[in-house]
Amino acid sequence: MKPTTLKDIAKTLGISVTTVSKALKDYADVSPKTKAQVKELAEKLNYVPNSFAVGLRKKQSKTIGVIIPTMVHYFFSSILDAILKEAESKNYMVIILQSNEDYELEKKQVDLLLNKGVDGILISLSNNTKDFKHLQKIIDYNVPLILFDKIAKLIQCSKVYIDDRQAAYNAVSYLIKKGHKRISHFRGNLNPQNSIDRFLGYKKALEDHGIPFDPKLVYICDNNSDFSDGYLNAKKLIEDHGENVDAIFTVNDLLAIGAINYFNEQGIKIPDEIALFGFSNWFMASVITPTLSSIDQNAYKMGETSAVLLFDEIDCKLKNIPITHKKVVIDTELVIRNSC
Amino acid sequence: MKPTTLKDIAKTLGISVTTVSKALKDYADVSPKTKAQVKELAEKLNYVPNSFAVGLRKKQSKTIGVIIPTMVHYFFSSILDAILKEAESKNYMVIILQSNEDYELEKKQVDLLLNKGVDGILISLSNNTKDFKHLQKIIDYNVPLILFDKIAKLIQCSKVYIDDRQAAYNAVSYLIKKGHKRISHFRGNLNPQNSIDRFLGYKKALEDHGIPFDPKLVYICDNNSDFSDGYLNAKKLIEDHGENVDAIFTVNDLLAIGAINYFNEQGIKIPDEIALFGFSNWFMASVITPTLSSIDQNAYKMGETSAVLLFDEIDCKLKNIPITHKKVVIDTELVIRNSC
DNA sequence: ATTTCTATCGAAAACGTTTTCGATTTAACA
DNA sequence: TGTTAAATCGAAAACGTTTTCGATAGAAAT
Repeated sequence: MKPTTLKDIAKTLGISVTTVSKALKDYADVSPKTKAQVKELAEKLNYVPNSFAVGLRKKQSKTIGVIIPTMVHYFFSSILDAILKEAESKNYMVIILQSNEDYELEKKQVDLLLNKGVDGILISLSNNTKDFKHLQKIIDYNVPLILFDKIAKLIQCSKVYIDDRQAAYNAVSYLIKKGHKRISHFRGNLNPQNSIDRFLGYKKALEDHGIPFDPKLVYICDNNSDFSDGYLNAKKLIEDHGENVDAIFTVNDLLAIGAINYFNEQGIKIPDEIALFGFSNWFMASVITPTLSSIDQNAYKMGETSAVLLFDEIDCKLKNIPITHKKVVIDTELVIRNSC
Repeated sequence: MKPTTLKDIAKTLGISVTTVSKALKDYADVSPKTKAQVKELAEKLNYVPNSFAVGLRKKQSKTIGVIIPTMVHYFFSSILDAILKEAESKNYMVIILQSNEDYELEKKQVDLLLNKGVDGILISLSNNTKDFKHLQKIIDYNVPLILFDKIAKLIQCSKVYIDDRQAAYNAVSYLIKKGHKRISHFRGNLNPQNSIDRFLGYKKALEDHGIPFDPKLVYICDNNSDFSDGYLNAKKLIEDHGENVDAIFTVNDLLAIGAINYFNEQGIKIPDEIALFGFSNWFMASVITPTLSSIDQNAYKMGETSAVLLFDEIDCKLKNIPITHKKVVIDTELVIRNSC
């Protein structure tokens, strides 16, 4: 069973391929009668244009590409959800690639997408990406590019991200206003910018409220995607400081949940003896006991905004309107629950 | 900046497009010298074949399509993770579509993928899909199709799934062996087959161990993707039966977690007063207090197996080897934790 | 010297669509 | 009646690749 082509329709109707093509596109130089005939037959034969031929001819694929570090993550899957829905509404398809935090792979995937002729590309950079030639290549090929979440400041393209520093500042300020004075921070690796910014926000909040910054209260969680890291550092925190600490701000929810597990196990009361504030507002934060205060990153909105921006640029390119790159900061929100 | 084409290479080398194409593919009728020249220049100009042209000519896209109900789900994102990795290793790209449990959308998406010329399709059916003409269409078009997780028994294609009934049977049997006799079941909607099978496994386990089945202990959770449904039904369960119930087997982890929240709140001891067994082994099951026993569905393996099967069939089709459809049952595993 | 074989190349068609541009017919106008 | 305008169509080229099938030249065999 072969798909119907324009030629098939043309042959049965005894007219040219040209006319069939134009009839389906409502060109003015096709008579209403012919148009009706063509459309009826096309409908009956279930005609759909061959996308390879269209792509070859028009140099557009009605497809966009997305590269993310990993998909098994509440944050990223929510972003993808939004992107897919937005694409669906514009009749675009989406090719998704995982860079796996591997720069070489990310580079290769950019080539694949470019070669595939996608109409636009969305990327959240891998943590190990320090070189941006592959991004420049996208721009040189004149393919619209949007960076989101993990962005590269030096690259000339639209970007969508949150203000990690401000969000962290808000969370820690909230803890301070609640009366906490010895606030620990479980931070992530030293290299990703998000991790650094959240730390800086933490520090700034302390300073602005006249609380001395104590480096001994900062714990580095290299393996911050493992909740046992939160558990172990909570243990260490209590061993190191005992009652001389009354809150923790963690770089993500998982570490906070690990810590909660330790405190629950030890009978340390949350939030009375120690309060907790997470980051990301994973689904989990609302079902753990006690429920965890966290910062909602508005992943869905980030995905949606990125997609809208991309389709705008694709539109501009088609209409030959010059593209102006935008920087959109997505609002974050403090979600206060029982952990503080 | 335009991508290099065969014509570009041919022109600078003063030879024909044909020879260039053949040189790059190591045809026997091109001299070693010419081959070397062509390859060198191709490398230098960063030549990559135009995928539209290749697709048009060879009628294959090196792309597969995946349709799932939703992406924001630990189970499905793990499956996708596996599929993407498998595809990566075979140099295939993946187009992902969410049916959103909408049959009409699923049907439309099948058309889109077919039209797009994908080399194969993987589908986990929407709960509302009762008609399978769109699947038959895929088969009629001679495009390899694999169904996974939510399958249609009547369609002639390969399938990958778990034995829900057996898994439920095992979980409930475990509870019985632990001495529980009044075991409640929080089941899902009446229509998805998974939900029915888990219920049947529950019932069979009771029967096989001489425990009378009491329909009053079965609670239907229509909205089983909302954990408050677990909370509310746990409340109702205690109101209805008080101490005359000592365990719950839930159709998924979320309901169990909702119930755990209620019991924790009421000071009802888990597992002493009531034991719990979930289904799916979400990440959450390992971080909740108490940790939740559950059934691991081996999502990654399911995705991997499905992809491998699909690529096998694509291979067979290319080599004109007749395709034999397979049914693979993925092993599930009881993960025993502190909730029982 | 003629034939046969091998090695190397390229012309051309094909995949299905879009779009430009010219051709033809018909209607409208002077 | 002759001229112009409008309406309707189709030929052909182009997108970039793959593959079939000859063509040519020289080497080897007879």
